[in-house]
Amino acid sequence: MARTGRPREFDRDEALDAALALFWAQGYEPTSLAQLKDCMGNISSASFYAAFGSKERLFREVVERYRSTYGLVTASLKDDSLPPREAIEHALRLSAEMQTDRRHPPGCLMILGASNCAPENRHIDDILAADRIRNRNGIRDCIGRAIASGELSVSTDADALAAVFHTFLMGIAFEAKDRVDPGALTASIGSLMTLWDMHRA
Amino acid sequence: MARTGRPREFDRDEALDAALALFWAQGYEPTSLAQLKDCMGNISSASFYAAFGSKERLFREVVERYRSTYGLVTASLKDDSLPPREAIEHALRLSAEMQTDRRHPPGCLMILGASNCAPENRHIDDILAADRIRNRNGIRDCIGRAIASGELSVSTDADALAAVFHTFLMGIAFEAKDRVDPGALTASIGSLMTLWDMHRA
DNA sequence: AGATATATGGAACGATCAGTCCATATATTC
DNA sequence: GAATATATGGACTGATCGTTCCATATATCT
Repeated sequence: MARTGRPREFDRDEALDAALALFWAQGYEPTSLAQLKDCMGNISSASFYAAFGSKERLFREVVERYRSTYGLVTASLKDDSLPPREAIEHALRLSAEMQTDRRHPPGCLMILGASNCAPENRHIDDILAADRIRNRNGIRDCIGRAIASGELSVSTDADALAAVFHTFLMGIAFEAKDRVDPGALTASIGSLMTLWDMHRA
Repeated sequence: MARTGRPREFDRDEALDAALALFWAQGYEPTSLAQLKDCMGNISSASFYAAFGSKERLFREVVERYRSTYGLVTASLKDDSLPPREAIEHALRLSAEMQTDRRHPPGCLMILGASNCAPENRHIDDILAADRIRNRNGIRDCIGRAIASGELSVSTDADALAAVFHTFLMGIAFEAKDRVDPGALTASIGSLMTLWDMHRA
């Protein structure tokens, strides 16, 4: 059942993907509507606002799309059926791999998407911060499960160990943006994970 | 021997410090000249340009000042007289402490100062990137020295281990910006450093 | 065919961007 | 006191910001 009215002349999904790439590469604030309209297929202001509402609403939609695609690299952190160590290592490895993939902008939209903000746009980063907290809690839960199951020693400082992994995860975004050698990054994950083994019961 | 001409009515050093704080809190691009002039003591456009040249030149000066003050927290990485392990741990601890200090903006100007950039300002981040590379090389050198001296096993993957510490160091900036509990961050450094001990010869 | 609904190109909005200009003020030097 | 040098307030520049508006085009529904 097709909608009434003149049909849209551009592909909304493709336009959203193009906007995603641009926001990813530049961040929220430095990305202008002129750039967006241009990369979304030279659409007009009227078309843009009819389809996406505003720059902020487009960004929210972009974040939603990122979360349900690229952002899934950390999904293992919330998967209780996975052994906790594997869940964390998997999230780190997939993150490093995804964020250094040359087929799209480097780094992580959730971390770098609004890292520079004027005061009036601070709420934009809050959208992303919620996701960062989810990852932090995910890591924390993995460690908690491992301690509860007896895999890790009860004397393990769960908060400190979680902070190690999460801080490292955050750092990956910047290393990727700085175009660090992906091989060294991957190798460093293997090294970091031995820290887990040191805390075994 | 005082200079000729009408004397400046504001303190150039204080103004520079105010600009440093603003750039630190918001990053290069979102920080407007109106905000800068305002926080530097309500100086006029003419005064601003007479004293600092341009937004970009002010930023370069701000970076220089940051490097010679707050940025010294990683100076131990280039100090050959320090035991390598101490040099790295010291840099991490001082960084975490400095970046979570509530008396100034959170995080690190060198990492977050121009993390969101339109294409025409990409060169601004290059100013900061040079410093990040220096830190990376500093960590790398510390590990190299430790292997050469026999402290660390010759089988140590120096690049991988350096990447662990540097990625973590980068991550500290985001954790600080996200106002993570400084105690957990500090504790995580202690945990991370045991990774060094695992590679001992 | 006529009513209705949506999309389009393009002009225009006020606000803000970084930066320039100039007449005037205030200091030192001769 | 005259010449010189620097700083100041404030108006002003053209460009760009995100956004709105409108006449027109193109579809479906009755």
